[in-house]
Amino acid sequence: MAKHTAAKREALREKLISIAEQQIQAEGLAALRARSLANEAGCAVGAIYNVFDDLTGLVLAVNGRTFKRMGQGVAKIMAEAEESTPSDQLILIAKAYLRFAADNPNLWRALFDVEMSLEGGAPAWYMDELGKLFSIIATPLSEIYPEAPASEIDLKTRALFSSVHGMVLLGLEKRISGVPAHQIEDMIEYLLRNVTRP
Amino acid sequence: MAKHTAAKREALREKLISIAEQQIQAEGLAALRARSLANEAGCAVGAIYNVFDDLTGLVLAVNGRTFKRMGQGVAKIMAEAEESTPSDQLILIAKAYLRFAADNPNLWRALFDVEMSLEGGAPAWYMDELGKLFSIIATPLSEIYPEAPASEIDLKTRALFSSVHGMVLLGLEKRISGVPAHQIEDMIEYLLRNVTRP
DNA sequence: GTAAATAATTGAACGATGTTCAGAGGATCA
DNA sequence: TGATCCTCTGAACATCGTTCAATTATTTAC
Repeated sequence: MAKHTAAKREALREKLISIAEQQIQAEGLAALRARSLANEAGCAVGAIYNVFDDLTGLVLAVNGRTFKRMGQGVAKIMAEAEESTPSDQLILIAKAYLRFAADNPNLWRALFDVEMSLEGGAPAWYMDELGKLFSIIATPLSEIYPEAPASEIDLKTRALFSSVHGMVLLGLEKRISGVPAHQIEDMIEYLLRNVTRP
Repeated sequence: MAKHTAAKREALREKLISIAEQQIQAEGLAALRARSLANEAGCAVGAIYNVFDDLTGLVLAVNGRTFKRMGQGVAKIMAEAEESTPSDQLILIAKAYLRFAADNPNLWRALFDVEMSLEGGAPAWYMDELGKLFSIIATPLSEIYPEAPASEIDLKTRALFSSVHGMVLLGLEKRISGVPAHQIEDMIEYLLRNVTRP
C-alpha cells in the first residue's frame, strides 16, 4: 500500500471541491468559510491547507469543474445545430451561455469573482477553456466573414463574447434591471441578428 | 452657533468620502480599511459609524461622485456631437464610457463590485444616474428606429449598454485578454456600427 | 451665564475571518 | 521492528468590520 496517503489526499481534495461547489451554488462565493468546509468534510481546518495553497486554490478547482460543464453544454448545443445558419448558431451558443448562467448563477459568478492575483495571470486550464469557448464562436464567424484574416475573426469573437457576457451579467443582476430571462434572450437575439446581418 | 455640530458632521463626511475615493482609486475597493481611513482622517474608527451606517454606505457615497463624474463626461461628449449621425453618436458615447473606465479603473469597478444587499435594491440616486445614462443612449437610438415603441427602445438601450459594458469589462480585465485600449475601441466600433446599420 | 440635556468622539473590546505551526499520530521503507 | 517521513490536529495569530460604555464637546433652557 505505497499509495495510501496519496489516495487519501486525493479523496480529501475531491471531497472539499464537492462541498465547496455545493456551498457556492447554494449561498454564493462570499459565503464560503474555511471552518464550515472543514466541519462538513470531517477534517480539521489545517487539513485544507495541506491539499490547497489557500481557499482561492480551492475555488479555482471548483471553477475548473464549472467551466468544463459550461463548455460541454455549449459544445452540445453546437453539435445539434450543425445545419443551422452561422448566425443562428451564434445565437444558439449565446442562449446556451445565458441558460447556463441563469441555471447556475452563483457558480457562474464565481468564475469571474474569484481573486486572481497570481503573478502569472490566470492558470493554464482557465485560458484553455476560454480558448475552447472562443473557438466554438469563431467557427460560425469564419463562415460569416470568409475573407477575414484570423486576427479579425479573433477580435470579432472577443467582441461578441464580451457583449453577450455583458448582457447576461447585467441582465441577471437584480439590482440593475431584473430583466426577465426571456427579455435577455430578446436582447441577445436582437444584437447578434443585426451584427451578423450580411 | 446652532449648527456647529451639523457642519462638523458634514465636514467629516466629505473628508471621509474624499479619502476613501483616493484610496479606492489608488489601491482598489478591496484595499479599503476602516482603521486606515480613520487614521488619515484624524479621527477614531468609531467616528466613521456616526456619519455612515457602515463602510458600504461610504463606498456608495464615493460611487455617487464617480457616477456623476462619469455621467458628466458622457453628456459632454454628446453635447459636442449634436451634428453627428445617430450611429456615430452611439459610438462616441460608448468610447467615452470606455475612456472613463480606462482612466478610473478602480473607481469604475467599485460601481459594480460594492455589496448591494439592501432589501430595497439599489439606492434611488443610483437608479437615477443609470436612468440618465440610458436616456442619453436612447436619444440616438430613437432616431435610428423612429417607429419603434418606447418599450422596444428601452430594450435596445439596455442591450447596447450591457454589450459595451461587457466589452469594456472583459477588455480591461488583464487576466482574460489584456487587450490594448485601441482594440477595445475597434470592438466597440465594429459592434455598434453593424448593429445600427440600416 | 450657568446648568442640564443632548450629541459626538474615543479606543478598547468583540466576534469573525483566513492562515499558520508545533506537537501528535500514522504510513512508508530499509 | 525501528527510523523517517508526511499528515492531521486545533489552539493561536493577525486582521478585519463593527460596537459601546465612558469621556468630551456642544446645544438648549432658564
